[in-house]
Amino acid sequence: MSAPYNHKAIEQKWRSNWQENPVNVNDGKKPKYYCLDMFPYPSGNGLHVGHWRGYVISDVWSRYKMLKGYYVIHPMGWDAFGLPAENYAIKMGVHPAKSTAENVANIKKQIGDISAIYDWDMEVNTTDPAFYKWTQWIFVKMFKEGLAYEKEFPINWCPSCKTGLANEEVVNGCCERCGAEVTKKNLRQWMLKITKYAERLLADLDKLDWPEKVKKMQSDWIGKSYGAEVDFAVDGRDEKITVYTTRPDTLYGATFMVLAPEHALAAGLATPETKEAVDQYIYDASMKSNVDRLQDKEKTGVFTGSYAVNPLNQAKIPIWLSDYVLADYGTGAIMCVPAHDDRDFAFAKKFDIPIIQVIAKDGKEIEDMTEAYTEASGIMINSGEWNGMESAVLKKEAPHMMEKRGLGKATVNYKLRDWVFSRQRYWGEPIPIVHCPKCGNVPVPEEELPLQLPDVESYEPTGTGESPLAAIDAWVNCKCPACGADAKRETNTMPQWAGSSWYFLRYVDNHNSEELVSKEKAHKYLPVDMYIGGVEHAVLHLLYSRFYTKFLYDIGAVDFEEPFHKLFNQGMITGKNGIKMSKSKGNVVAPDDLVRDYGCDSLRMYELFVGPPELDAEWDDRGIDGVSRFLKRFWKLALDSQEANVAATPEMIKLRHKLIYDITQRLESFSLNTVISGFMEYNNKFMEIAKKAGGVDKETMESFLILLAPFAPHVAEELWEIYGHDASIFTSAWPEADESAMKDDEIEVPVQINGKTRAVIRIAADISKEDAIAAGKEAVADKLTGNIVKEIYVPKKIINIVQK
RNA sequence: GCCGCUGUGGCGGAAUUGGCAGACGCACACGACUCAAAAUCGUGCGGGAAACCAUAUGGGUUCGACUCCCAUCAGCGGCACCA
Repeated sequence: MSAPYNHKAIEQKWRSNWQENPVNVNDGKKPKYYCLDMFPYPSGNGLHVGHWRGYVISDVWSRYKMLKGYYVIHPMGWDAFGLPAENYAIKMGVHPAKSTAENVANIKKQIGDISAIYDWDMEVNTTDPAFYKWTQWIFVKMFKEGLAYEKEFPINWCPSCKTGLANEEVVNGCCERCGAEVTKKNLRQWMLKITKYAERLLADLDKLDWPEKVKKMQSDWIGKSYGAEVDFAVDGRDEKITVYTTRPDTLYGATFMVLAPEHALAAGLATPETKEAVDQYIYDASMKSNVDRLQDKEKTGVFTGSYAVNPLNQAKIPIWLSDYVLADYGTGAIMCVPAHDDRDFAFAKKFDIPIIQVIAKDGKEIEDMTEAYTEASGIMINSGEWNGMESAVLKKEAPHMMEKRGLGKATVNYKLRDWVFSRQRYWGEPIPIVHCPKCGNVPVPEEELPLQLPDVESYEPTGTGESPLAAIDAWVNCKCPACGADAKRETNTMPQWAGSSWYFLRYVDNHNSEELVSKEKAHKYLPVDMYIGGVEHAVLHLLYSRFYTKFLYDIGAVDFEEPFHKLFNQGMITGKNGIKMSKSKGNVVAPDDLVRDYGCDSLRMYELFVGPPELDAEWDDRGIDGVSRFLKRFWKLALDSQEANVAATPEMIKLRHKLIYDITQRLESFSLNTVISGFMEYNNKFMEIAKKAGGVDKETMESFLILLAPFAPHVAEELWEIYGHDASIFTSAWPEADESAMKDDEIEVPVQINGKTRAVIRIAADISKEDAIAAGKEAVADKLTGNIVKEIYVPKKIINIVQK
């Protein structure tokens, strides 16, 4: 008689057992494998089944690597500074330090239900002064290297979160966090010069084993383009205006020029007649929000009254101002070729500016142009000495030709902008800078770090552009570290991304008070081999982390340039009809009840069984019955087999090796959903065998247990013990399939006539082509007309007879 | 508008990468056990009476197409005046 599967008892038993005797230990001999989860921010809502999925995937992978002989670094921590934590605290009316600590405790307990092999000795928390000391230290280093600088300009401002935002945090003109429409606000800001790393961030994408989608998003975001800067003289003045263009081949077709309203020369180009209109336009543009500017596709503009001179043919072209030209890209000024650019075309049509075609389309000049011809392909026309050249060739050569003649130069531009790094909020790392009237900006000396975030009563954002810290005189007023004069502290804090940009380096040396991470440990345990998390951070956290790592490499703090070798993005778990789980929609499925009713092992397996791990999946509670039934049947098979104690038959041995082969293959290709269905399928086959033989041999069952262990660790461990082992199943080695033992002597092969299956025959696996076809023909003899055109035998796959 | 991904039974999905489409599950139906129900076990389960027809739609390549090519449609995601 076998005892029924009782998930509660065995899960409780092994959870405490593993706590006392950790299964993942560093013996100093095993190679390391670093498998990392994107660490969560401690939300008050707790975990739902969607969070589980990512953690289960990473734990299965970690346990698999463990069984493959690695010491697996699998840590967990808390991204606890920043807007989500602070907004939650404000809503609940408690201090963020308090609510954050509570939420961490709660989520940590929930994560415990997963029974993952997290090494809690490595835990980090971005709000811990011992941690953010190093977040601040990095900032000071960047400041000293000239990568952190102050600038006043109209930044993205979220009126609801009452803080400035980075470009990456603005999605469709709205705040990435709260969805409020982002406006502009002129503010003094700390910036990080991420643009200095644009080229390396782009080039090194090639080295990464990341989803193509994410690499593409990053390279699009960095947005490299090749072109030329061309100097245009202003007619009748000494000034010149430099424009940036990616289409220098069309230079003869330029019929006007447009400057961004914010361009330094914009106002000065006005004549007495146009001054009023020009000033008005510049003012209006400055008042427009990003959203207005984006939504209004209808072109607006004003003529300055001045003309620019085309350096090639000395043609005078009018200079306009328009807000479709961005001030902070290229030179903030463009030459406009309406014949070959959609935007210029729309502008020219609206303001009745001439259009000159300079590339023949299909070998012709178009009579009445109704749209721009934007392809760089065709023969040059109306272009002086360039006539007759191929546009694509000229596009590449023109910048160098201009350079030789001193009219311009070849340039490269990036869409990537510097990173707006200060936040006018309380809950973040204070920026460790002192403003001294004599010395200017002076960093807090490294030995005085961390600069602690002061405890305050009122931490709500002010909305004035000042941080709440600005109200604490005792904190703000200080002495200059350089000269000792009265000075004031910087009161802005860092964005949430500051801590998360480097936290993964800290896990392996989280108690080090002398260094961010020791050189020795960094070399030994870093970087991350596998990083698992959602795709939503493609151009945020994942870009910032790469930037930080490259910087730390440059100053010699680490000896690698890329933080994450392999990246896996798991799909989102949604509610019915693909609707994102959220409290407000009321469609959140919490794991707690499912763990109670079905057990951790069942939920772990179901999280994987719902679908391919990289795709989104709609959650349906009912499906969990399937994996639960599987575990019960497997449990019974294992116990029955132990009791029956049968000797291995050739059939069992063959099936065992096929099982090992299939599961390993699917696991290696990260097809985790089919690993689960594979378990079920093989379990069904073994149950059939057991019906006749009374059970399955010990070696086969033990192999099955090891394969199952990463997925259903408690069941596997308990049965392993019942099978008489003292040591944990996780000290075993992953079984190897012997392919020669998998071979079938006889195989089933379909016989087709004209590609349609008419019969299935059993033949010897090593049969000759002639014999196979003969056997096939015999099986479908009644359907053959005798008019055979072709006979095909693909060994072990198919026989196809083609007849007329 | 541009770029990318996806489209297979009532549902989630599988198909060794061009070789028997629908594995494995869910749901459902019937049967066994039970006084009964649950649980469990067994059988069936794309459509069609059949020939056959079926992998979003239309074409193509091939002995053979869910898989490759061309066009179209639908859904999701990214970017969006970056000159």
